Amino acid sequence: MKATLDQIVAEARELFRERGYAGASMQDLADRVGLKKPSLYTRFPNKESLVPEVLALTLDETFADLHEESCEWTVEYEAIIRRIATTLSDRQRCIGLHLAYGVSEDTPLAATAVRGYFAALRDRIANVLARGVEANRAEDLATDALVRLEGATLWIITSGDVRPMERAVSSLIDEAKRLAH
Amino acid sequence: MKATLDQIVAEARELFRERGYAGASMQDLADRVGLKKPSLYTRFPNKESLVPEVLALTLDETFADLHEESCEWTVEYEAIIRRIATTLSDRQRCIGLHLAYGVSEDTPLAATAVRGYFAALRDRIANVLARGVEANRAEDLATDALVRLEGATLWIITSGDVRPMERAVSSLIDEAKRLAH
DNA sequence: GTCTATAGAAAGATAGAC
DNA sequence: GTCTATCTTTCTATAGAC
Repeated sequence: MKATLDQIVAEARELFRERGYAGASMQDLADRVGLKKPSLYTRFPNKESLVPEVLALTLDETFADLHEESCEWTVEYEAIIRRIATTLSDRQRCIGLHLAYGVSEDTPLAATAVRGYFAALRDRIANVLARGVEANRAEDLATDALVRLEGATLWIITSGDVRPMERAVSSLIDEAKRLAH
Repeated sequence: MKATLDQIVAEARELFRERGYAGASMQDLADRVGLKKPSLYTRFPNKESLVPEVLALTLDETFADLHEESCEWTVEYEAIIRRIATTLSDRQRCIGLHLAYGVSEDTPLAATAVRGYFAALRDRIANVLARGVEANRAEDLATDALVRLEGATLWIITSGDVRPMERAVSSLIDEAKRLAH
């Protein structure tokens, strides 16, 4: 199988997304990537160290091919909101939210990574909004947009219903267009 | 100590809220209520059976002293939205959301209980809204309100910032008042 | 009803052979 | 670099004394 680091991290992400931090085991991960448990520990010192890697990979993928400053800001805003919403709907649940709820003082490096993950998402959205509104307001609007999308995953999990996510996306985009006028 | 059933369930809720389903242990719970582990198993057949009890208690508390049909629907709507938001802000995180993310096919009774919990919350909000808008729309609006409040807990967890929750509450109440006119 | 004691499985992590 | 084997702890859950 010859699993690469990125493949292991991607599998770890799946595992964390499905079972959460506490519910995911190194044995499960080893099985999924076709390695024995001790071989995992040659690449990662412990389970907690997987969390920053998982979130960094996810950030990279989320921002891939999203060109900044290349068009009107409302178009770019719509693109990033839809990118996040589509990813959440496809995967059913948010790895970041699951980890945010799952890590604690016992896992400080993981907790720091989660904070950084959401701050990065917010900042990226805020940067787009700042082209149309004042900076402080852009940050608040970005935060509110993000938590709305995240909240909508709750309904996907509990009932499989993606319409709250779709309504959140529509509402956010409409609000942005209203701000632009 | 002589722990009552309700006290045990309340402690279990704290534990689930802090550590999630997988991260909470029966040993921890036993320690918190001053019993030995086998004594817990005389009251609850297994860990999963705690979940429906925890959510039922939480529903009861959420709806306590919220009188229905006693005033204008916008006032009642504001009361229930604020009740939910205040509870979430005080407790920092949502037990229901944590459990929604934490239970799976391995714990079908718990998963069913979580679905029922959020359906009950939505229905209660929808009932209020139905006094002002058409029934289908009331259900959608109730769902959207609920997921917005739940999503705002993410920012409380990751940064301790309750302002996204406060903005969500203001926005929801403003929207309701606009609908009432 | 609550306890001591323990079973049996699984967790995170490491030693050391190859 | 990957493995077998193992350590230590912790988990859910139960048997059985009092």
